[in-house]
Amino acid sequence: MSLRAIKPPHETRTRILDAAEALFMQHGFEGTSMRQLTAEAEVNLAAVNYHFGSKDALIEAVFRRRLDPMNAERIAALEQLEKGAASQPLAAEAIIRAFLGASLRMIEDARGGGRNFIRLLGRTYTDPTKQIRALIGQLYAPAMKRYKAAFMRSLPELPHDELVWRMHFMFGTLAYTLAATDTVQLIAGCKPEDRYDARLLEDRLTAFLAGGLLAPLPGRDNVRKAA
Amino acid sequence: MSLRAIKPPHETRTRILDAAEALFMQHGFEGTSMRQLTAEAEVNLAAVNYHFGSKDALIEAVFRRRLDPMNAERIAALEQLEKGAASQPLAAEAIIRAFLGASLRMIEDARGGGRNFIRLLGRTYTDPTKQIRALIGQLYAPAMKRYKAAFMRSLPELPHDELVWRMHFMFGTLAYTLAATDTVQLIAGCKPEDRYDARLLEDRLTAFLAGGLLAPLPGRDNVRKAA
DNA sequence: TTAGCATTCAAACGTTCGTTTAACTACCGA
DNA sequence: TCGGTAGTTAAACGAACGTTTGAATGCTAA
Repeated sequence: MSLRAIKPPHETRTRILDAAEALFMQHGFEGTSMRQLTAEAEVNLAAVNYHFGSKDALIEAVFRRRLDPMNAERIAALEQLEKGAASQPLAAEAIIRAFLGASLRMIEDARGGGRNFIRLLGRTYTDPTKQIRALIGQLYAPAMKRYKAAFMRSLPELPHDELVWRMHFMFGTLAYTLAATDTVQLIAGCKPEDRYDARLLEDRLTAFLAGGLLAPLPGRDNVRKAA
Repeated sequence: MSLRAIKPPHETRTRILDAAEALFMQHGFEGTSMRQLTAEAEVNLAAVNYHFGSKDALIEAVFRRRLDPMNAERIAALEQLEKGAASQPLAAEAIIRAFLGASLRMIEDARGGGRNFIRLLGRTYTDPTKQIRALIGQLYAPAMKRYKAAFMRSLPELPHDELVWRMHFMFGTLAYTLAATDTVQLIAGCKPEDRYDARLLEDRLTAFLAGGLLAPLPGRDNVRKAA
């Protein structure tokens, strides 16, 4: 937590985080025991409590390690986009691509554990534990705010409520797509290797999400906040 | 297991299933202990093992109780739609509405536990346990097959791979939307009561999903990464 | 060398887990 | 009336859980 020595740069900590990432993805939080985890990381059983304090604190650390830089990258991508467009509103599709980029680039990093994390993240959006969802939400909030503002500038004619819902839908599509491991095969025989051609996936996701975001307003007679 | 008296027709079984549905939704499978569960159901601790055999078998029973009739309803809705249209291909939006209907009608059933189940179901699509995902997939398979065929007839120009992916995206959007409890508020201040106006939600979801399903194909004419 | 600190380690802590047992109750057909 | 079946009950089972302990280890600075 303080100034660190230069010698062994948190090797034990890192090994624990890597093992936790993989095992949490595979078996869930409660389904992964400290004994499994420390065995996989090849560290002592007490190491987790020594370095992180508790299992819950470890879970939080697993998310902070990746999510902070990922969302920073997301915001940076949006800012660069806005810089290039002067004060013109951006195309919705470009905003979508900027948002997807950070996740999809990470899913290509199979060796470094990025793919594990992304899948874990996709699952955790709907984790039953309120505490964990709150953490994820808190870590996402700044990026979410910026992107919402960008979409509002890009689509001034789309009612605010509708935008919020459509962002919700978009987020869900992404989360589910990232979390799913073999669900595609459920729908139809589909070569699962496709899923990791990130460029192709990005094109498909972007087309689908842009179609949904720009769809005509719902309802025959334009459902508004009638209530 | 035989003819039942008139008084308590599986009352214990039903109470266990109801309590399990609620607690699994709230705390997850591993996060719910048999002692919590039997206390909530006001039955003896041993009752679950007596009536279902094991906790895992109880989990399976929870899903079978609701999913079998729900998917039967889904298929029936599609068949009625096809009957009304003679041999004409259906409008994609009508197919989407038929698919959504079963889920959204159930989410309005708050008293009967349907809402609990639907949220639980949304979460379980991405459950880490392979066994559970396999069960869900197996229970969904027949309906999925029929709807895929209907979409193929409705959109003959859409390549097969693309359809599979877009159905995957649609399924993800629905699952996430149903599973989420307070995620909408994460994106923006939004009255959470809105979520349970099923008619409004159906209109919004249908518009979004139809927009995505019918979106222009990704690739050459649309891909122009402007750096 | 020695004192101080961060880290690792084997062992044990008390608790809770899912499941099993055997005794007990209520009811129905013979 | 009686025997058998279905269901309920309190108590206990061994195993696994997250966490804590106190001693041992290795390194750095004085």
